[in-house]
Amino acid sequence: MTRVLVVDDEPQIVRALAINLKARGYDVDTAGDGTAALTAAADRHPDVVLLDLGLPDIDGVEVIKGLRGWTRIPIIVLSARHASAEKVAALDAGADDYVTKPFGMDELLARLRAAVRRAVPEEEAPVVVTDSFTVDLAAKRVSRDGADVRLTPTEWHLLEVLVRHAGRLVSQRALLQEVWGPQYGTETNYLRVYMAQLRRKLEHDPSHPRHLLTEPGMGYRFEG
Amino acid sequence: MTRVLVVDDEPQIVRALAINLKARGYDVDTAGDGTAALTAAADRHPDVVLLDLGLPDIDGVEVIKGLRGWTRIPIIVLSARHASAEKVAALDAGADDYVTKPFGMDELLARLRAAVRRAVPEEEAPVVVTDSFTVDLAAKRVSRDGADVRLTPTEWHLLEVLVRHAGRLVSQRALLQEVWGPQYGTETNYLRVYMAQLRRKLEHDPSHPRHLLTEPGMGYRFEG
DNA sequence: TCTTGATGTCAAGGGCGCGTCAAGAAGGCA
DNA sequence: TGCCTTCTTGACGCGCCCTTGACATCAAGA
Repeated sequence: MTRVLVVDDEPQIVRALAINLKARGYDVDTAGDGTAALTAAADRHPDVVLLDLGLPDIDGVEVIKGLRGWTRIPIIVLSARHASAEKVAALDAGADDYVTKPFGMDELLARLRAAVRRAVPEEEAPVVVTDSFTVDLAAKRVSRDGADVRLTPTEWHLLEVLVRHAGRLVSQRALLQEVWGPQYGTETNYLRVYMAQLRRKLEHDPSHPRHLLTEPGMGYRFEG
Repeated sequence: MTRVLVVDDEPQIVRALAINLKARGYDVDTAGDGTAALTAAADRHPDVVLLDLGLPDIDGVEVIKGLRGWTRIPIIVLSARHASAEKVAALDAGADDYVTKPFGMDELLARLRAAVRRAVPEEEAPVVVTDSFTVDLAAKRVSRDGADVRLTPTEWHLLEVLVRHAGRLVSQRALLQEVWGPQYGTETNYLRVYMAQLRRKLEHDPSHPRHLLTEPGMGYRFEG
């Protein structure tokens, strides 16, 4: 799913954008100022950023430069300023597109699709290796002893969340909400069933897991 | 030097753009209608296209589709039409940006720089070979046991997307949006029908595919 | 040793996603 | 206009995946 980071200091605009984007199947993160935007971008690795230029703390162009210091993800600027100089500055700082407010939602969504479409797929280190299995996050495939292991969608989703937080503890609540949806949070029996299945498919000794670890009372942890 | 193809049916606009671009060190080709634009693009291999939508012979969106059939060079649409639907149609057809007339030259140049900057260096399309069929992405042809296989446009498009992501899983949503358009995403029955047709035409044993694989609940994968 | 709460294991059913087939609709071409 | 190809849509059955409940196991504390 495409992840969008919406940056604007006006909550109602953020809310309106978030609702529209989620309705179209996008995954939405939000930030209310430049600092939060830079943190969220580093944290959540969005696929595209919608950036308002008029932020309370940092100038929007500086946010663009900050992002461009380490990533080439598409940045679409939203701004009430029509001045040519503003547009040139933002585009030359590294923005991909510049949309002036007020804008039509249809047009914005089309520009968003265009930006995502031409984006170079981010190739981070998507392959995680342990001594008993290998997880390729980009290709969505898991292999063990050279042979591919078939995972069901839920099994894969759960494994993916754990691997993306490799080494860190992920609470049961966080796992449930990420994999099953925000309205879940207490159905820990799901986790028990699926963790057992993952261990059976991936661990050499499923009853003494070395990579898919339980932290009793807290959650689970993937150890590389 | 960056080569720009300017397409517009009004000579004075072409001239004004050409002068400005040449003054900035761009190499400029021009075309006055859609046919000439397609020919010039194939002939001269520009690095970016400035395309007016209101051409006398072919609809601008058709020109975009024609170009996108074989190249991903940036296309910036220039148009007097402000209607949202026009913009959406052009962007979804494959345009990278949409600038409404009248536009500021500074802004256009900035958008031009942005488009060129993020352009992916053109890589030639390779030939993908499996033990039962061969896909030539550049020539848009598929052969099996030495003989060409006829694919319908949709079949080809679907196969192309899968082959370009060889080895990686492509989600049903991504496939639908890429082949049928961004407003699709849930019509998985299309995928079932067309995957079955591709398998029937390309796989030795269509009911046990070895290259066009289903990942239940997640998507499809082409395996070389 | 017993109790308690949390985790691991197993099996069964119901639902739904997928493959398959075929007919109707739409579009291109003579 | 009429034919042919291609795309869309519906129906159906099979198999698999998710869910759920029951029970076993384990660790910690009294």
